[in-house]
Amino acid sequence: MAVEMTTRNRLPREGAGEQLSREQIAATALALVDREGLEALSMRRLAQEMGTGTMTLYGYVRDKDDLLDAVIDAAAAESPAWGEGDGPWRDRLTSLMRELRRGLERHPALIQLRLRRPIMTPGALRGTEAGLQVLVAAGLDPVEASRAFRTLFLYTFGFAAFVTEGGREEHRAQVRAAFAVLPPEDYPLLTSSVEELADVLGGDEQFEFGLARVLDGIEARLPAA
Amino acid sequence: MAVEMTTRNRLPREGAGEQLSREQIAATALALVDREGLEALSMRRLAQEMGTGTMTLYGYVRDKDDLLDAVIDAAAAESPAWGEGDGPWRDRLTSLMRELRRGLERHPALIQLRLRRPIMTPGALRGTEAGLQVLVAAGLDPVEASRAFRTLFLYTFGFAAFVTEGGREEHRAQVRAAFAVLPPEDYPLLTSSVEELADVLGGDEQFEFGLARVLDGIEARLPAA
DNA sequence: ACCTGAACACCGTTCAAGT
DNA sequence: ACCTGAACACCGTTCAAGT
Repeated sequence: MAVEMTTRNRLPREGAGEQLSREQIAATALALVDREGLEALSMRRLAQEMGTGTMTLYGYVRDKDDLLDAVIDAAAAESPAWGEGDGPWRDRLTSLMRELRRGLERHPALIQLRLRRPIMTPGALRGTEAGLQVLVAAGLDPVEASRAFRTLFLYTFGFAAFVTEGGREEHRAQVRAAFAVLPPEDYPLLTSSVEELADVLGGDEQFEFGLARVLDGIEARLPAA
Repeated sequence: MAVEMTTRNRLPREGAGEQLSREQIAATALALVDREGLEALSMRRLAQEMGTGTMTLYGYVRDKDDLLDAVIDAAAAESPAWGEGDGPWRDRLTSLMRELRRGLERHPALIQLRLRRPIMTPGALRGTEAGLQVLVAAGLDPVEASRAFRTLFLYTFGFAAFVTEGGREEHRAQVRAAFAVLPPEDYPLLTSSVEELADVLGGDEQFEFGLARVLDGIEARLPAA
């Protein structure tokens, strides 16, 4: 009985088999961040969420920076098997970039973190290796292939990073408000097609358009087939 | 004498003519952020820096969010006269994007803020208007022009956002360390040319390569000249 | 050994009081 | 009217004590 109580007190609230671990802490933190945003993640709040004392977390995580690294790794581990299958180089890179976009948009709050802490784990680099192989098979040398892949990556990352917050309608309202104060004589194009432009900035269509342009630019560098 | 003391106490430490103002607060905050990074900027620290009480700042700024907006505006106001001159469409867009990159890299700590708070002030939109005009003059309709401009913008922004922290050599060391643990049989390309690849990710050469690819992709959409 | 409360040095912001 | 100290509800992390 005494043993049972001690045991129950030592474990997180969820019950029997659960052990506190770095992975479990990261998973809980990731869920919290998805639910309430990055600014909701604090050591104190997370500990409370897990039913432990704040300082207990420091047994599994060096400091908050280390926690954030663990969260990013946890999110990266969800990615699908990147770059499977074969087919024309262009189709393969298109789906690789769509998968990258989806992976980034699954946890929008993490995008700003990934900018400062690029993930270079083997898992995350599988996509890079796959992309390089496709480009080399298409005829580029390794250095140019990695420059080309980097271009695709930066476009996709930039796209995902700019989309994360606020709904579509809120965004349109912002654009409309900003354009309304522009003097038409100095801004003839922006003021002449406000409604069309407000729609252009995000969305699948913009993503696919830009991706296709970058691929066209890469295609022009391939040796003639 | 009594008056003089009151006056001296009310003014910031620098002396006679200086009035506290939103602009001055933003400028001081920007300097602080440039010097010590975004996380060094707190209301308390900034007030101390300016020689006033913390709460005095709230007379000029609604809250910290509003302060950050003011800082972003201050940084944006430094931008040069965008898109001046004429010449071939490609040259004009190239220098527009180089200027955008320089503007972003002048205050690296602000890039993450700009992702969440896109600047849509008239000043910031001058570059967009100029870019659209160039593309429309080259033969695109306004919607496709803005999609194309957005593509250039996202690539450039993505490039700048990924560069901000850590020196070049530190970055190379990170890449080397990450690649060293990859099993060569699964990562033949990444492991075969580590040194070359470590250099590829950033730098002027990568920026210019990617920019040229995007422009090539846009060029392919122009009506035959 | 493992866990954790108290304490320290910070935050942003409200509120009431100071001049 | 303009400014601001004290207070409140938060932070991350150190340290010493609890089991």
